[in-house]
Amino acid sequence: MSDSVSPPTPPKQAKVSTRPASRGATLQQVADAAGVHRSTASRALNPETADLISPDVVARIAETAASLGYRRDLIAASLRNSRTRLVGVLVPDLANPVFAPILAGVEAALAKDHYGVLVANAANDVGALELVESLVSRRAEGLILATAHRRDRVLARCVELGLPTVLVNRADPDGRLSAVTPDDRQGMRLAVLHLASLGHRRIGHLAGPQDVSTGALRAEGFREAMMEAGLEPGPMVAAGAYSREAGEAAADRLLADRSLTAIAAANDLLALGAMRALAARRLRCPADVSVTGHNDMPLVDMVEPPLTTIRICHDLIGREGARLLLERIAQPDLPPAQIRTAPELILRASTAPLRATAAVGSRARPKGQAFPKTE
Amino acid sequence: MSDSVSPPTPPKQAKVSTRPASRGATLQQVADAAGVHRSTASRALNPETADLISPDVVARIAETAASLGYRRDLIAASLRNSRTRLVGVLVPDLANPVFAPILAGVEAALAKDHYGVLVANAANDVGALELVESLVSRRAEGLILATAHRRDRVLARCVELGLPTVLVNRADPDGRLSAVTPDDRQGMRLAVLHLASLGHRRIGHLAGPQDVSTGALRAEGFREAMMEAGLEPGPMVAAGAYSREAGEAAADRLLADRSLTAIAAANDLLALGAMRALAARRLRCPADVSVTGHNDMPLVDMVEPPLTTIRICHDLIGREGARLLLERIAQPDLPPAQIRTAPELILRASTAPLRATAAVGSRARPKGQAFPKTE
DNA sequence: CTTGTCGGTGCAACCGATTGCAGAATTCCA
DNA sequence: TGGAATTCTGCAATCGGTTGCACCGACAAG
Repeated sequence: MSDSVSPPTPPKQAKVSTRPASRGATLQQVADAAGVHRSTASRALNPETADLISPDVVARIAETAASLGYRRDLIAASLRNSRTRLVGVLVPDLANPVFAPILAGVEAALAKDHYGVLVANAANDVGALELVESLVSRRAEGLILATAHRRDRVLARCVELGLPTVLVNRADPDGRLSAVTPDDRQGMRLAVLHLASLGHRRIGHLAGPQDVSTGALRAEGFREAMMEAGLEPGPMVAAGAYSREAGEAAADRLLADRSLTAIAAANDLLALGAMRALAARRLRCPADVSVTGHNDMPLVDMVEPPLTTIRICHDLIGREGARLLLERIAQPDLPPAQIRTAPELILRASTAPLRATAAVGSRARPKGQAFPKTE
Repeated sequence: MSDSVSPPTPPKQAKVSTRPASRGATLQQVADAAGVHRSTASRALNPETADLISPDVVARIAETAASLGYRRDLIAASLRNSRTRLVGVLVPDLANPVFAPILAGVEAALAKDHYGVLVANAANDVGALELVESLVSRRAEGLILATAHRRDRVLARCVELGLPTVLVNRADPDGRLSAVTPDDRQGMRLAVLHLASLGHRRIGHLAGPQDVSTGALRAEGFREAMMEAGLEPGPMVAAGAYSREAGEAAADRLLADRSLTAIAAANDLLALGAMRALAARRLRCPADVSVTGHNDMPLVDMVEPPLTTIRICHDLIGREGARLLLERIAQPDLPPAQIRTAPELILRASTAPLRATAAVGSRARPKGQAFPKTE
């Protein structure tokens, strides 16, 4: 009868067993067993300070520690010197496949320096604020935010706290915080120039939510690239969210302009939604309308037709973000840095040359309305 | 080059700024400001003990705390009472889209109880062991493992440590630990019976790695379901990994048996690989060979043909795993529990009725070898 | 033989909150 | 009015390492 507890099982919830499970020996115990003071043991066991202690003593202590199964208690250590080696990662939607590789990159980069990663799913804005507070409570040394809405109380709070913070995938409109983002303008430029080079002239933009930086920047990139290509910027419709459903709805509005022969979507899911909208209108992709996506999500090479898209190396973004953050933690006074990762055009089968005979020609012009204004 | 990187950049690594950034007030400061002892402040600020203190004092302290921006230091609190409210989640491959929803489920369930989630990516077995140690160092109260190979030193270590641990997505062969898994046998049964109901009789199994429980159980499920359907179990080939490439290679071997009219894959990626292998052999899916997957990964409804598969609610698995873990943390002596989540057949277009005239009939029988033995 | 240096250890004060116990203040009951 | 029962609050130990400083012995230089 090691413990008498149990039978009553009080309020079903709390009441953790009293003994702390099999926690190994404490430093004091190791020190006692080795016949030294615990401060000596502490120094001996820390590689950075081990050279202060004579080698034989270090060896003896190390041995004792091993035989006792000693494990440094990071909680206690963190309390004393404020280094928790913990960073928080805030993500708006963990289930979104974009964030998995980012998280993986972050984790990989941080693990090298023995940092721990505390993830939190920030469904909404206020939730995110609370999460930030809780991370601060845990003394996270820094934050990686994948959640930045354009004007964001979370960002404000982070700068207010002076907490080293790095944005990934989305930029800080005010430039107060470091960020690692795909080069959104350039990505959209690649897509538009590709479509233009295929002969398309009436290109529509299926934009993302305009209150997040990717949505806004890609829209800008679209306009600029159209100018660069000497084309009149086509209609633009912003989807309410980065989802297939929102994409389908927005694409449907876009397609009210029957002159379009290509759609550059701000995101793969939107592009897939657009394909649905096309199918619903009995339009073929790419025969009637070419479609480009953005992100190169897993599996978009397996859809029909395989999606031409802009690849963004999310893994790299996460990794770079982590690197930036570690720099900022080490030197908090470093000015914010912006890193853009280069996008890459991935050619697949959802885009095709404009067929002079087909597309516009073969399809009845909408009655009357020549250039339906959208956006 | 918006950042100058700062000339000196000492040893690139350490040298943390001395001041602890803008950490809020300490409990002592709040107490002083409110004119009470810090123990009183502590009790007043803790909902559980606030009723020990007279209401007016509680109010005064709460007010003072708010105005000083006090935030409880969980590190210090954890040191004193051993509750860190932290659990570790070990994942073999964060970038794998299966784990994102699991993680999301875990996070959601734990966040409700104000638990933090420490994620770690355990690329290999030894790495995983180290990660476990580091999580213990951080005093994680429990572990969720998505990584269990069949015989696993990590599992052994967890039971040895007496650390509350729950497996998700994979079971413990020895049943020492709680686990939440999809009902793999049943899932494969659904797939096989579906194929059988379409008239298929020669069905091959594109199995997963046999050293993980999903791979083994689904293979068993396949055999059993074939028996149940009154069919002679077809050839089985195990892929070396759950990847499209491995799936393609294994499927290619499977297809050496030209009599097959259907393939039940242990995983969606394997199924997609199989589709490639079919395409390479100029076989049509589903006209010539039906294919089923497993998992219902995102986007497999958009591939061509849309994949008929078995849906597994990974979100739920994560959620249940977290629930189980919290129970085990609260009552460490609870016996291990096994939960199976029900799979669901998702009908799409990669399976079709066996055409009496087509398939087998239309294709030349392989020279001589009637039933090539594989696996 | 004295003083200075230096390598190696021990001492003790932290870090910031929690909590058993005791004491003070107040109330209650006789 | 005395004594007991309540309340409320303060005291101080504690969690487990870390680290500035002091101390001690030994050895070198003067």
